[in-house]
Amino acid sequence: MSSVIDESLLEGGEGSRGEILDAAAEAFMRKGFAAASIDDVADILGCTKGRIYHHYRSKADLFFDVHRRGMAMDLQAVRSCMAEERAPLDQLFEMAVAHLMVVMSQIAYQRVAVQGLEMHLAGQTTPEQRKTLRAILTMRDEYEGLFAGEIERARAAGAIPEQDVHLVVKAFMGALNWTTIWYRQRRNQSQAERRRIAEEIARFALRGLGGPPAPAAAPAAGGKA
Amino acid sequence: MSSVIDESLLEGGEGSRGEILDAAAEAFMRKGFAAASIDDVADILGCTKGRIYHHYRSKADLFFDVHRRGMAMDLQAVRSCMAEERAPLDQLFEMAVAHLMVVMSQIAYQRVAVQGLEMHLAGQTTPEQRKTLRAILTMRDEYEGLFAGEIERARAAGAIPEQDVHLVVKAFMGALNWTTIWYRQRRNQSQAERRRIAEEIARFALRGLGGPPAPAAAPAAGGKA
DNA sequence: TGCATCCAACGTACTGCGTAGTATGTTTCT
DNA sequence: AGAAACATACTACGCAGTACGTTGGATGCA
Repeated sequence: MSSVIDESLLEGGEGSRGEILDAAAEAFMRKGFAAASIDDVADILGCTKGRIYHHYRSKADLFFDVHRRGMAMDLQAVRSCMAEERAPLDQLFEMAVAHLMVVMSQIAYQRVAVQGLEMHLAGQTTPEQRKTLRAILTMRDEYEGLFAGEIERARAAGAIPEQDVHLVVKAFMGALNWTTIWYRQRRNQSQAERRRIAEEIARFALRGLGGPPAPAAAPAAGGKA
Repeated sequence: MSSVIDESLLEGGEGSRGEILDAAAEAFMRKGFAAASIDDVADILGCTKGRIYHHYRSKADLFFDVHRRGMAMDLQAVRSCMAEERAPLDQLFEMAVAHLMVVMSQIAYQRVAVQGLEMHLAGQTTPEQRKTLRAILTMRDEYEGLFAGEIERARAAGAIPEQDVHLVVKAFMGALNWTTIWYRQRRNQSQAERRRIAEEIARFALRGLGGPPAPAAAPAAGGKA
């Protein structure tokens, strides 16, 4: 792992940079990269541009850091649930739920990460920024590869029908990631309610692969409705 | 020009406005609404802003028209395949394939339509524009309602398990619409190849609903099990 | 047929504003 | 004293929108 990833990506919203990242994620989520201004971010923080430009050299660099932190959240959550040995389809279910829980609890960062996907920034970036962008997209490819790998394992094990893995992983991720588009966090929405949503979406995605009709719930959770 | 949906929405790229719409869809797809300039659109056409502002009062109005035309494409394709009477799951499969074929053949318009979903444009729109925006979003809700209705029919007929229809329709549309994110049209990509992709994605989405494992051949007619 | 008129469909040239980025104070902590 | 962590004040520029000029084709009329 030639890590571009260091621990600073996982530190919480504490610290000045963490607060800036949170505010930037919020602003970019609301208006998008191009429409959101640095002053918007500063307003959320109740400060001025000076503070932001003291920590980040440009708006693009700030965006990259938000994007990267969003990806780091995904990676950490999914990797941690890949520690245990499970059958591929059970593993995929856990990964999907973990991903969805991150999406719903960190909707701002996750929407920014999706924005980064659609954005080309062609021409309007410096060579150094393009290098950073490539690194982030590689990070995302690796992330999608974690899911693709498990799907491939399931296919090789005969747990799901023969199919174009490169294609269905897109549909799989789509079913999950579309959550960033429609989901709105409600006040007083319990963790349990979020988990119900996550499991329902994850079940949909798992069934989409064509496995056994009734994917069992997690052994620890034990939630047969 | 404050008419709602008329036949002009379905006219092809011919005509001056049609050309402008095509160019605008291209520009908005490449850079997004905020980053794309009217001059970008003009450059694609090889003309100047004058031509565009002669036909559209503002950038937002132009965007709305592209969005609306994208939705009209979807509606026409899906409605036309709803003419025949089919079992709900068969109907859904045809609808999904039709939707995906439109997405792949009109990727620019479809990506703009997705952009419109994420965009709030809060505050920076006139009351009249907000009214137009509401109309378009209503159009999209109705479109999603076509799919939700068929899913509900399938559920009521016992063809798929009991589940939260409002939730799974999001996952369903996500599996389909995510195509706007990852799909790139290849040169020399045959219609048959596109159909193969569409059917593979559609199968995934159909299986996600939890219907019969094999592509619907078994008679699902009859009351609840 | 020839000509004048009118207007749609642009092109040209310009303005005003929002915003990214910078240069330079000012404060607090070590 | 020095530097990190900001705030303040400013500039440069891109872009949406506008005012106005230009052209070509349709129409009316002698």
